[in-house]
Amino acid sequence: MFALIDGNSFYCSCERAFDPTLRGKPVVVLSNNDGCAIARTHEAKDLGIKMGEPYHLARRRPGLEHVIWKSSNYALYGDMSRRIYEVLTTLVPQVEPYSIDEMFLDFTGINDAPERAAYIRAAVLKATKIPTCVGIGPTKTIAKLANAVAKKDRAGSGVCDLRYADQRASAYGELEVGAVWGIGPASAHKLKAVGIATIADFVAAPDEEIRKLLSVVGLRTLWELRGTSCMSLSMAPAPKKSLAVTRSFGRAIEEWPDLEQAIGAYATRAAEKLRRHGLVASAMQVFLQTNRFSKMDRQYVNQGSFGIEPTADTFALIKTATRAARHLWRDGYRYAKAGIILLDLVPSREQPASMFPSIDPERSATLMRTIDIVNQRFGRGTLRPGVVAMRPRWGMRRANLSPQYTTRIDEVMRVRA
DNA sequence: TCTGGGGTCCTAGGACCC
DNA sequence: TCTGGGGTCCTAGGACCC
Repeated sequence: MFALIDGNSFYCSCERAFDPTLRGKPVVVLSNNDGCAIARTHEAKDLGIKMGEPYHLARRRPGLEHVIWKSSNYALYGDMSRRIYEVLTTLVPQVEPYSIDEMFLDFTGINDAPERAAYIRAAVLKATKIPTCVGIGPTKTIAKLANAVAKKDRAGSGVCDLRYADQRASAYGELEVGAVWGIGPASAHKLKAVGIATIADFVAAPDEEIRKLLSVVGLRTLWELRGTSCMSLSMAPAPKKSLAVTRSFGRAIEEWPDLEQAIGAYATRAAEKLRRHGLVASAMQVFLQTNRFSKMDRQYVNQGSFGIEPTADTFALIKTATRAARHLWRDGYRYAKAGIILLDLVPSREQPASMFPSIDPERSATLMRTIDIVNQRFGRGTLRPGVVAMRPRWGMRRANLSPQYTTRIDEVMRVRA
């Protein structure tokens, strides 16, 4: 049995915890650069402010004069999240943080689950001043759904219990399948096309049909909704597999030196993150794009990914990232966003034994032999391990953009090692 | 003028090998 | 002109989440 607890309008509630004058008022927390709304109190929601709504448009809308707009403060939110976690660990045997404001709880063997949930809510509120909602169910997916139901019922108790089939049956009939954790807009659309609109329709559908439509991921969700648990609680967080630093520019960039500077800063930040997590990376991805919201600008988006040496220091990361960005750069566009993603992360203590960390040891041994043979034949230094490790793996890709924004890409680029 | 910044997983298909 | 079959690895791309 699982429970999912999450903070109501979490970022806003954190702001309120430290500034009681914000209570009862419409508060919105903004994304980086104060770009758009990422958290809203229910007073702000009632004024029609939408998730992701651009600040520069919303701030001028009539009727929103009294809204309090806050820049985000992630250090504060992270700290509040930790405090909530600590309270929870004293109340249940197992807590799995899922996101900054959500945690799954082990509710196995608890008969008075709703009462216990109410108690936990009160304890968290008392200790952190953060209001929460709790959903209870036999699987994570059901607990997540129950949580959503609890949240929607603003006048309710803040707890929703979907432990039993009859409780679920009535809820499933009223909820759209898109409300399910794991069923996004694309999947909901596909399901609708075959006449599956509600969760009740979904759980009644044959496994094979869902598998064909939504792959094993959808099938797992289906089973979870029927009450068969396919996802367990894990206490240890999964090791990080990638790490990104991406930003929209405050103002469009049109000159290479400006981008060079930005990329340098991103690479520095990425290197910092890498060190803080005690990781090394053996691949890097760099991307560049124009403002996809602009109807006037010509659109261009491109990315490159390639292997890097895991021993690269900050300076080497900057150099490599800059070189990659230079290859992606095209004059005459107004760039709005860029980023660096580090991939193939491994803990730095376990430095890969081979020079070729993204390749398995046997293959890298073969490569080493190849290098030896070539070098014996053609002279030392003809091939160097670094060169082979840096073998460019450039690929072209149109990032998640609507067709109207995609640019025809007809050139395959190469970075010379 | 100004529209977030992160992450994960799955699958198809090509390259390559035997 | 015909043109194996099976396996693995890698990349691109799509979809999802917060």
